[in-house]
Amino acid sequence: MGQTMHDHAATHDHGCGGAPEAIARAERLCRERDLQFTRLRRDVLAAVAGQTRPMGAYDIAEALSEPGRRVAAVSVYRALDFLTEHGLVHRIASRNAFVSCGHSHTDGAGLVFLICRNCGTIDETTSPEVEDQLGRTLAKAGFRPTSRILEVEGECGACLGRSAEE
Amino acid sequence: MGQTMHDHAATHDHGCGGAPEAIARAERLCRERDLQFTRLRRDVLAAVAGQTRPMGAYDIAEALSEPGRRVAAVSVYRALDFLTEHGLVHRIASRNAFVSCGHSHTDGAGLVFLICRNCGTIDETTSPEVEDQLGRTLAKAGFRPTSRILEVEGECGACLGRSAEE
DNA sequence: TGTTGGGGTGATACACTGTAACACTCGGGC
DNA sequence: GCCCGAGTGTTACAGTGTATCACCCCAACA
Repeated sequence: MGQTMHDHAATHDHGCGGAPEAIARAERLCRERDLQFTRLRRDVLAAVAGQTRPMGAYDIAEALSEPGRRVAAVSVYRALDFLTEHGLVHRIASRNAFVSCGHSHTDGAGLVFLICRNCGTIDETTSPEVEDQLGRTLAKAGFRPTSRILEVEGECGACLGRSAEE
Repeated sequence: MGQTMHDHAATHDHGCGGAPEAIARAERLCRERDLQFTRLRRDVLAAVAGQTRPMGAYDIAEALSEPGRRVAAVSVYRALDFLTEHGLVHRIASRNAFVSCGHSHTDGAGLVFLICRNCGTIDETTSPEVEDQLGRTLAKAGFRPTSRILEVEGECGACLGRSAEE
């Protein structure tokens, strides 16, 4: 995708292993739940999973379009709706963009997104401790949560190391 | 403004005390830091602080416009940039909307937004414990944070109580 | 007094993000 | 064959945010 500068993506890899693994996982999940893993959904997932940086819906549409096939943004949104609904991709609210999910995904709880403001990559971790404390805080406030987003912006370890060695 | 259905806002009030307090705080802060608290900025802050629900930039523009004065969204965005930069209002990323800050604001750390999916009000709390655990998690990941957003959607205490008594 | 320069604002235009509505296809069941 | 539902294509549009330029005001300063 006409992109330089993320050769280190292979070293990073946040546990997802890239597009093939993500697709295999999705196929399995759709079989289990009797869902349709159509070509469009597969292609959208592949496009997102092939990047460590978040992709906008229109980026995806453009990436999938080629002479002979024009993928409209609407279709991409529908596919993304499906994929997010089943936890295969996540929406990054602070960027209006999407990343493929790295975890074998127990239940979507306690997710933390680490967004590097330098290289743009997004890492995904979970923290039961944070989740635990947050649950306590919410209970104290008398608030019953249904979903939560936790996104941190800053500098990732790779970029910190790179700037330190200069 | 021109809004029904939030009569309970007075009972809620999340510690901010409404628009007058928010404006007094802003005036003080701007004096201290030698910043200009212009009419537009004051009006935008007043509009946002007068609501417990988040307002979109275009809502604000419309609320401030009247025969004889037309406030363009662009101007609102500029005022909002100023206000968020100095911690007087916060952006709710999951809603593309803005709320006035309720805290006398030490440093913007550890903020948690509680968004009620029923009544739409937004409460704001801080949790040092969550903050602490999150800091630990980030350190473990080798990530240096510069900003973070933590937004929880669910049902607020008031709505839970109201639905329970039926 | 004039003028110069910067911050704030107004206005228009535009890019990006997301949704509504409707038509079409395709496959399965009757 | 017909119907029906899910998925997709297409167009149009609403909502969100930014770029750009012109203007005003006011303070600084010659």
